[in-house]
Amino acid sequence: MGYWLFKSEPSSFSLEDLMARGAPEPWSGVRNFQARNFMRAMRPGDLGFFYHSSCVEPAIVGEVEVTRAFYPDHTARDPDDHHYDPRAIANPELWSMVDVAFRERYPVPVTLARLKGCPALAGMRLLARGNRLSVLPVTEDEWQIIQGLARAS
DNA sequence: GCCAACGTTGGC
DNA sequence: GCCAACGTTGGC
Repeated sequence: MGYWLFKSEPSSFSLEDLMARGAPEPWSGVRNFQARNFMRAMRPGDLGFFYHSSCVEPAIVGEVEVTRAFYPDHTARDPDDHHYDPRAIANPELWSMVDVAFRERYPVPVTLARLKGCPALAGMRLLARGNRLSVLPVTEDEWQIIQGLARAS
């Protein structure tokens, strides 16, 4: 089983939005090759943290589950879409997405400050200098530790 | 709003 | 293949 972290600005799409949807949602709009390749490595049943970025209190706010392996991100071929990429017209497979379903919303979010303050998470990719990827792998150890933090809140 | 960090682009 | 310029991300 794989563990991941999905990053989103809550002003555009939040965990609450996903929860309200009540159904799996495509994680579309990723236009970075590293992040795309991480999604291509995902399998149904994999779990992910949902991270709110660029907001008052950046934090892991809950969990999602990958419900569908990668398939073409059709929004790349939509000229009206904010993430339109003309290269995808000739190459529909260029960009990929997976489906994610709501799993859990933590009663108390695990804030970025809290993650940074946890020595055992020093190697976490989310905390790496200059990290900007919207999809990241999480190790099983990190997964367990952060779940522990969420429960200890 | 600032700025550091990074990926991508394009000229050469 | 190098590298400067540019756009974007994201914490603060």
